Amino acid sequence: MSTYTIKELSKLFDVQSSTLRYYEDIGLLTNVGRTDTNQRIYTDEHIARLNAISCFKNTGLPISKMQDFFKYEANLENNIDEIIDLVTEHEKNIKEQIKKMQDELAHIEHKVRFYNGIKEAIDKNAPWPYWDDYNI
Amino acid sequence: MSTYTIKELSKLFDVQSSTLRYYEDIGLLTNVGRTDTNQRIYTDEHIARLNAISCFKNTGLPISKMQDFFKYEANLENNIDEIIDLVTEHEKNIKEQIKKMQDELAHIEHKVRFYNGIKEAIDKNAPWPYWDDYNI
DNA sequence: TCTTGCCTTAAAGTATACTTGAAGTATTAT
DNA sequence: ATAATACTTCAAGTATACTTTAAGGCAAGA
Repeated sequence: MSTYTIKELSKLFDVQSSTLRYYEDIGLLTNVGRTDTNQRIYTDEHIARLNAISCFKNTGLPISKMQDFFKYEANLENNIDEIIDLVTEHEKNIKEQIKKMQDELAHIEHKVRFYNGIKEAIDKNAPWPYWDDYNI
Repeated sequence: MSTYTIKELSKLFDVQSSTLRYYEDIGLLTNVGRTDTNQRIYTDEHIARLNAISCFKNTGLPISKMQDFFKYEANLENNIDEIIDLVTEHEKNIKEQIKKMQDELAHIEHKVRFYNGIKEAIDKNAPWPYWDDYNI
C-alpha cells in the first residue's frame, strides 16, 4: 500500500496543500497519518476519498452534503437509507443540471451565430441583421 | 411597450427585489426608470436583459464577465471582436461542463446502484457486495 | 385616519469555499 | 554547515454573489 506526502496529493489532484489541510479540518479527509516529525502521510484510502470529493465537487455537491456523505459512509449499516437518499437526490440534480445546460447552450450558440453575423455585416459595410431575431 | 414594478420582475424571474437593485448597482441593469415618487419602473428591455442574465447565470458565467458582455453590447461596433471572444469562450466552457457532468453522472449512478445493493444485502441479511467493485 | 406593507438608500452582514499570513520546525541541495 | 524550500498550527483574510438592516417615505385596504 502506497503512501503520499501532502505535496504529492496536491499535484495529483491539482489542489493546494492548504486545501488538503482544510478538507481534513472539516472532516472530508479522516485518519491522516503523521511522520515522526509530524508531517502528514496519506494512503490509497485518501486517494479514493479525493476521487469522490473531486467527483462531488465537479457536480456541484456542497461541502456540507459531502460531510454528511462521508459520515454516513463511516457507519453505513445504520445510515444506508440516508446515503441512498443523498446520492439519489444528487443524481437527480446532476440530470437536471445537464438538461438545463443543454437548453442554455442553444441560446449561447445562437448568440455566437448572431454576433458573427454582425461582424460579417460590419466587415462588409452591410446593414446589420435584424435585432428581432436576437431575443429568441 | 409594457412596464413592470420591481415586485413584478422579482416574481417573473424568481429573484429578490434586493437582487434587482444589486444588479443595477453593479451595471447589469441599466436605464431603469422611476415614477414621480422615485420607485423603479422596468420595461421589456429589462426583461430581455434578465433573460440573458438568467441564461448566463445558469451556465456559470461570472458576474464580472456579464458586466463586460453588457458593456460590449452597449457599443457593439467597437467591441464586436471582444463580444465574439466572450460568447465563443463561454460556449466552449458550457460544452466542457456538460461533458464533465455526463462523465461524473456515470460515477454517481454507480454509487446509487452500489448503495442499493448494500441495502438489499442488509434487508436480506446477506453478505455485502465486494468493495472492490466500488472504486471504479 | 390608521395600519400594514412595499418602496427608497447606504452600509454592513452572510454563505461558501477556500487562501494567506505569522511564527516556528523540518528537509533538501550545494 | 548553510541557505532555500517545505512542513506545521491557528487565526485572519479573500472572492463571489448576494442579503439584511436601519431609517425613513409612499400606498392601499378597513
